[in-house]
Amino acid sequence: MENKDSLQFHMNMGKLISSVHNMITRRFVQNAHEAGLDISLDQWMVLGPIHYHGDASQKLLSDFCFKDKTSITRIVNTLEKKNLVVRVPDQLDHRVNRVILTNAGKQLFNDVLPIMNKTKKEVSRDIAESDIEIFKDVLTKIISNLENE
Amino acid sequence: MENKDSLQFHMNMGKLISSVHNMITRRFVQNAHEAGLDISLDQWMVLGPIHYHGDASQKLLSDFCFKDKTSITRIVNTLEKKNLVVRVPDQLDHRVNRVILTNAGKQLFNDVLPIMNKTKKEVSRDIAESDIEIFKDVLTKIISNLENE
DNA sequence: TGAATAAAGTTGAACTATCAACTAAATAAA
DNA sequence: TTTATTTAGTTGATAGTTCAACTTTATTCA
Repeated sequence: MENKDSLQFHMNMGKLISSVHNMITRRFVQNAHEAGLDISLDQWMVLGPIHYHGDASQKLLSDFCFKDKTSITRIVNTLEKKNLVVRVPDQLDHRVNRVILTNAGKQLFNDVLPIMNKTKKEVSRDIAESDIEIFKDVLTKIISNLENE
Repeated sequence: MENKDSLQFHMNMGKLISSVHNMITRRFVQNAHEAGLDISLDQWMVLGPIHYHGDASQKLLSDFCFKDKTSITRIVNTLEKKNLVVRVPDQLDHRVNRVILTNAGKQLFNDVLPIMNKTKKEVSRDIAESDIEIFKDVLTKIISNLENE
């Protein structure tokens, strides 16, 4: 009798993380969609640091999100197409784009915040706070284990 | 002075998981590539249950991997293009494809196993075994939290 | 039995990830 | 100062994800 529970039992870490990543992404987009908001988790991940810093170079976004610069280019393209951000060439360093939130972007950011919190609650329902802490510590440790060559 | 450590400190769970997922994926592919093997983490995730079961319907792969049936279709397409698996129509239920490993697929599976273990070791370096257990429990709990309606 | 419904897969479109190759601008080195 | 190297960002190609719409085959039930 091979139900999902017994399958999960055999799941290794990579598969668990991959599955959880996909499920959280899906749930976040669902929740946003139900609230009439059109945004992906990746777009949200990029919007955050722009809001936090006021503006942000794509390099900073890349470091902050642990995403490839190519991914950032394309996500910013999408955000720009949706009129949520604009690219402004840096006056001092002409290689750099400063990415800035439009009013629509600021508005969306505030609208999405409660969606984020709702999703967080659903994700961590019935999990001990202390376990969540260990969970996040392990994730942080893995990042430092895999950072760079 | 805003270095990555201070940034990580502020990272929420979704972002942590997303980052870790990308980094593990990248590292696995790197390790495979260095060993002269051409395979993605998703292809590996699908290869596993086929090997385990002898054959597998795409529906089973979808459930097992927590991936959309569309994703499975495309991953199996790729695996078939690489001559690692074949689709055999089920004799009893004509809607079903049974996906089967070729000899090359079996060979690759065995070749990749040590790569998987190497990657696992790198990922969980210097992390207490007990914390890893809690980590996996939390991941499993999140899956059941989100395994909706 | 015959009609409605459900299930397994596929396809197309839009988005994201990664790699490699590229442009343009800034910095280091000679 | 001229050349070499590094850095920020873009483009093209290939793979995977999700949604919605579709085909084909099974199952349900009137």
